[in-house]
Amino acid sequence: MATGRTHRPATRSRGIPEATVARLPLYLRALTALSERSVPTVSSEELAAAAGVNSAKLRKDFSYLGSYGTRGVGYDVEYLVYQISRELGLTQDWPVVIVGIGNLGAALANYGGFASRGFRIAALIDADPAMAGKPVAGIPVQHTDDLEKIIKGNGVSIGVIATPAGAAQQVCDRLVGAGVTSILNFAPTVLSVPDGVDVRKVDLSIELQILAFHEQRKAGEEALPDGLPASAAAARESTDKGPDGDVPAVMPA
Amino acid sequence: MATGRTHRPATRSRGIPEATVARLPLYLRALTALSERSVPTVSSEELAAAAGVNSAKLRKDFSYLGSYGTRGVGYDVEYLVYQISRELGLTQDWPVVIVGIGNLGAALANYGGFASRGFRIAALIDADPAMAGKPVAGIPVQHTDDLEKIIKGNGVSIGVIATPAGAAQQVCDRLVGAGVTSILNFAPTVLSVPDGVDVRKVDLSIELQILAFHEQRKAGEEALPDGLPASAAAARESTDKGPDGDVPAVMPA
DNA sequence: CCATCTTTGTGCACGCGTTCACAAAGACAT
DNA sequence: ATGTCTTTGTGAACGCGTGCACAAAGATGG
Repeated sequence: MATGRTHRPATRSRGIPEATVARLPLYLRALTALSERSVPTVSSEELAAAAGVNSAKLRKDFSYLGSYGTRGVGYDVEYLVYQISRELGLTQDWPVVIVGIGNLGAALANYGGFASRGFRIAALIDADPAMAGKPVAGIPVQHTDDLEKIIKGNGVSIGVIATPAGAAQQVCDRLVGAGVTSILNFAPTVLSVPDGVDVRKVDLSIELQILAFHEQRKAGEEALPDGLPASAAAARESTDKGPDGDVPAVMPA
Repeated sequence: MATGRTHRPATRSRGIPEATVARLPLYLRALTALSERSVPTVSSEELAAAAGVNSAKLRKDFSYLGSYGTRGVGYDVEYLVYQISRELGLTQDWPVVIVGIGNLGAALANYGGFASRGFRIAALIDADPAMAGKPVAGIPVQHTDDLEKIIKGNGVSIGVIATPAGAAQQVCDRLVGAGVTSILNFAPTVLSVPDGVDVRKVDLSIELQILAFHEQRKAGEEALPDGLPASAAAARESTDKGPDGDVPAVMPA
């Protein structure tokens, strides 16, 4: 998972668990694909396979939404697409601004996934005066000076931050000040926001580091006899200063 | 959180909880910033604030690594940077290939966060023959035909997929076939991989949909009298066919 | 050497999320 | 109408993650 909720630690929104909310888009995507192939109904088993989750989990997730689905048959695809869309708030469209039109910002602007599902790019904003007026993905870039005017004028409540880390908090503050209450942050920084504002972060570097951890672990186990990586771990734990392995434990203090 | 582990449901790797592993990069970033300011030691309280987490959680996380830290003083910054780097496997460098050099792939290639922390872009790969040889971020793009050769020749074990959704599974299969065991997937698809291969996914569209859900909920609560959103929920739940609200419940079957 | 003060490391309890396993519900055939 | 068969919806148990609260450890000053 490339993201982590920052705010709102464990608030079950209207009785729907956060973990379930995070999976709804996954189901929606699978259902949309089925819909395009004109498949009328689908069982929890099939849909779960398509979404890459356990079928029991999927049924429980749906049970939070209501009792859609027919026993012995499955779920009506079109009906479920509609219900999930409504639950996620995708029946209305959400104007979104992207701040920071560098490589990543431009990539996001060109990303088709936005428009396809209820999201509309209301504006692209950058601090570089040279960018102003230049069209990216068919939309002219506007200058940061007009940020507040743009947000308020378009009733934007969702902002995407794709600036360098150093500018992120400042941009965030201005967005929030202008009325934005949901932020998707691509800058590698911890943003601090007032209560009531949701922040989700996407961090490429963190994802890679997590993969590296598991990769290293795989490589380590491979080198061992096989089947009992516990021996090495036990040997390490027998020392009383924690798992240092073969590393010189020079504590520079 | 923009990502979710697909494989390896809850395997505590070498005793370190997955949730802790996911936070280590966060701590590392904060520590690196302190290190650059030549701060010698830091307390769990300060570091936790910088990383945006609870200080008790941070201390517990570190306790899984060992008993670094000095009571009454705090943690030695340099030492901790080294220990976490080692734990994450960042003391070696990891060659990475990026497949799919469109807007997003190019943005990733240009992203500084890669090189700065143990990751080296070994190759850029694209299926478009017109891209072949063209330099992106100073690295010439190579054609998909040579994918296996590139992977094996460079000992690559981490692959990044930035292709359109339709090509992702096929690319994934070829990467895995050539020896890649960790994949970071930006394509909006569920990848299926054999056991032993880790997949993490980053999906912009999903993140936005989760934000939209919370945004909708905020807007809904705002419209209510104040303080008792339970009334509306109760009214809905009083019907026996689940929460449909004011929506025409046409069940197309 | 002793007292005090700061900060770590962790035992414990609690809540969320996952999974199993099964009863209830409906479709369908006879 | 009745029985059979499929698939949903959910009660219950379990495990992981979080946060509180405190005892242990060490630094520091007298």
